[in-house]
Amino acid sequence: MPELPEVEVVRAGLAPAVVGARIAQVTVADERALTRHAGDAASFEEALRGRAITAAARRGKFLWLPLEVTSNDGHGDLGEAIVGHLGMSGQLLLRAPGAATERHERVRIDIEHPVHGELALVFADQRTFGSLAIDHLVPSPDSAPGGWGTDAPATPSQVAHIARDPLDDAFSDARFSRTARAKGSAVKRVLLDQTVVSGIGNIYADEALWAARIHPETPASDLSARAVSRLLAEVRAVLLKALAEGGTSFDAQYVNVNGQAGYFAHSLNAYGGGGQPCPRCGRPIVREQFMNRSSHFCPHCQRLSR
DNA sequence: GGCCCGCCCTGATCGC
DNA sequence: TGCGATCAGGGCGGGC
Repeated sequence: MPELPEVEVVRAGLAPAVVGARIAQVTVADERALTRHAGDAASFEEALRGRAITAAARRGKFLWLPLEVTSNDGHGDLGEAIVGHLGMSGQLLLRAPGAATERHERVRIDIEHPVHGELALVFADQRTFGSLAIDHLVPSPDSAPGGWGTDAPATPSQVAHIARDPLDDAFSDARFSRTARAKGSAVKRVLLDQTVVSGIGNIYADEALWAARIHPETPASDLSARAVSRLLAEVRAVLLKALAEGGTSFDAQYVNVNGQAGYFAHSLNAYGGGGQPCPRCGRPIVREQFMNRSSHFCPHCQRLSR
């Protein structure tokens, strides 16, 4: 499942091929990929034709490709961007021009790069939770760059409510600690709340909580400032390690822009390990239902205090 | 406004 | 062999 490390691998892979490229042709094969787009498929295709891509940016699990500002896009100096979310199974692939249709292909964007020549940027998505849209950019309230891969202090309007992620230079540990500890809900729920901290999904939430020895159901308000700080350090550690290993792939659902899987699945300590021995204490990892998902944790190392 | 539930969707896998 | 049930889960609308 694409969480921050997987999305960053995609962004970094895309950047050299798309920044500076001009869009030649757009083909929407399945309109369900445009659920976040305000117009129809024809308007999406038409609005992008001829536009140049100026960056490949990311905040949390959202990606966006800012477009060269034109005098007539109606959005002032900030302009517009193609904003994408991979959902559960979305892939952005770079292919040779005219390459065969991908399985679950939803949108194809043919681009022309001044150095790399013609390329096809293909959005494929099995479970159709992912989407692409054209959105206008809005200023970042804190005036810092909107995310990784851009210097502009702006994000697409659809991303404005998303918190900064823990790898972002402008992320405030103190603010996160204050916000989290003001919440009475379970700490895992807070980690998954993209308006509090972004980029963390079910896998890395379980991994960071295991590493910090915190039970996922612990009310966030019960955590000391020191515990929150330890948790944040483990969140960063697990995200950076996964990033270094190219992300987590269980099956063909997550791949980089060349269609290759990541290696981090081999490094998981808790996630998916229901019944397996805890790598720290040897007692069995437990899997429980949580928020209509699964939580994996070690009941011995991660105690729920009463 | 905070918090939580349930829905969206498809394909792999499992059990009968 | 075939078929139905189950599971994966991020984001958001809506209800309390």
